[in-house]
Amino acid sequence: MAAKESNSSGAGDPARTLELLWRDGSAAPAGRRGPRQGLTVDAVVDAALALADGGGLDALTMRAVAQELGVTPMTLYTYVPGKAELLDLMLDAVFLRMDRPPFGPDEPWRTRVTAIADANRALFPRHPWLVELRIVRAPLGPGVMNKYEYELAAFEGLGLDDVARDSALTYVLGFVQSGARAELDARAVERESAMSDGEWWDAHEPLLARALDESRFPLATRVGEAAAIAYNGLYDAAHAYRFGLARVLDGLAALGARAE
Amino acid sequence: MAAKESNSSGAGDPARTLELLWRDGSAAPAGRRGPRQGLTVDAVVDAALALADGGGLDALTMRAVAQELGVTPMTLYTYVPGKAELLDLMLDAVFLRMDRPPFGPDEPWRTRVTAIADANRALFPRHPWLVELRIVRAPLGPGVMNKYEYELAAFEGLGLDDVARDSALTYVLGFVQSGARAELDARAVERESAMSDGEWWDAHEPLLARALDESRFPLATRVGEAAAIAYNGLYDAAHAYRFGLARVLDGLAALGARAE
DNA sequence: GCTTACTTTATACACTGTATAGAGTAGCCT
DNA sequence: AGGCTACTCTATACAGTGTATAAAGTAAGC
Repeated sequence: MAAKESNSSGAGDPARTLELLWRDGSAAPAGRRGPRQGLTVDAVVDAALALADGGGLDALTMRAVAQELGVTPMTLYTYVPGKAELLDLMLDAVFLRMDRPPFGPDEPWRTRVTAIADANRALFPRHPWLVELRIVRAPLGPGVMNKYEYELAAFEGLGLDDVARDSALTYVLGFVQSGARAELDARAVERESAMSDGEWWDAHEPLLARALDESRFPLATRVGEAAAIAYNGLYDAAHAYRFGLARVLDGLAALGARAE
Repeated sequence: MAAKESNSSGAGDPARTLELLWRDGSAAPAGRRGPRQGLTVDAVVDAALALADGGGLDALTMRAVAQELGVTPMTLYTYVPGKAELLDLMLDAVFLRMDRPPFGPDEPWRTRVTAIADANRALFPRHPWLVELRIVRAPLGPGVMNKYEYELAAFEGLGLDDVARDSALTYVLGFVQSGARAELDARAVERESAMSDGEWWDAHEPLLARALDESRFPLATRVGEAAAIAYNGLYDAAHAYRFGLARVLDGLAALGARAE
């Protein structure tokens, strides 16, 4: 099997993956021949998390994880079937460690949904690789399950049936992830280009006579300038989140009203 | 400068990039020394588009583009400064070729916004690489400018000020892109794993006693099953789009009402 | 003490974007 | 005409990826 660098999750042998996801840390490996293993799956996952948290998926190479742990790259393959499964384990671990404060019984749904949106948004600065990952067929480990259970409860009282509740959660999480991705992309470009948005604009603007032609693009030039002033730059992630979340909640409120 | 494979846009020398974006196809290259160029920038961009449209960014390698055009890889670098700039040109070309039927003067804003959402959604099946690309500091070429001008007009009559109009457009486009990404990710995983969602589920379900424990995860198991039945699978992109777009429009309507 | 299962290591492959250096071509000036 | 020079195009090279494969080392069970 070739490399392909797909950064996807949900590949590989299901039984082995699920066994790893629900593994017991306590496992006493009694009666196995050969040398005892010098590491644990948890150690591998933690080392991988440290690398990816610090430098994104680019920094997460099997060679780097191995070096971090003081072994050669191929050693990792006795703990984990491959990189795809390692990503599954990392994702479930992050979800498992999320804080899940219980909802008050008469907390309004807007507060609860805002809370889960905020909690998900808070994930990304700490784990920037989450926006690079294709999360399809989420690994059904303890982290994923607990998170899903908890977040579905946020929609209690909105008057949605089960299918609409799942759709609503997908919708909210999609919104949060979309904004986080835009924000992290913007920050990555600033870092890689060693140029702030302001510097980039200053470099381009003198050359942009054709693009910024007010007679050809009256709306674009006017609105673009107003937005640039209001955002104090090309893109204001915090503003986009506030604006979008208010729209999301209003949209859900309209759905709830219709359902009643 | 090392490779890094960042698939970003908005890098490189601004003047050169802008010159390429606003290039004249008609350019008579009179009075240049040395052999005449055997290709054109347009030919390079078209070859790159054909490759990326067919096989995503994985298929878009400088070597493949060169082979398609019957030259050696390094030849491309006389037409285009590098891969990042090539991606900028591809993106602007795609936007430039979008259909932009004029809006009727008393067409309601919901119809217009739905139209631009649909048009953007329609981009992705044809150009799957659009979801893989980090679009930051969009290349300010003719395609980007015309698209922005056109799409801003869709919000006429909603009663938004300029800043809110830009935010609303960003919000709508983010929603569409987010859904398209999820859909294409799902399809890519089906292809790469050579396993449909149904087969994947059949492989996992017998092993999932712990995950699907109804007493530990009552909501998750109930809602998950209802959704799986309703979607006829793990994920129904068309359903998510319909659901989400209705929520987006309702959210914008609430904003408009507030602004009036 | 031999077999056997296991852990760990070393090497190898095909592929990426592009820096660098060189070979070949043709317009311009004397 | 002949040389300079700007230009196009080619060949080679580098450091890096995930992991297949094969070999070397280790310890439990008979």
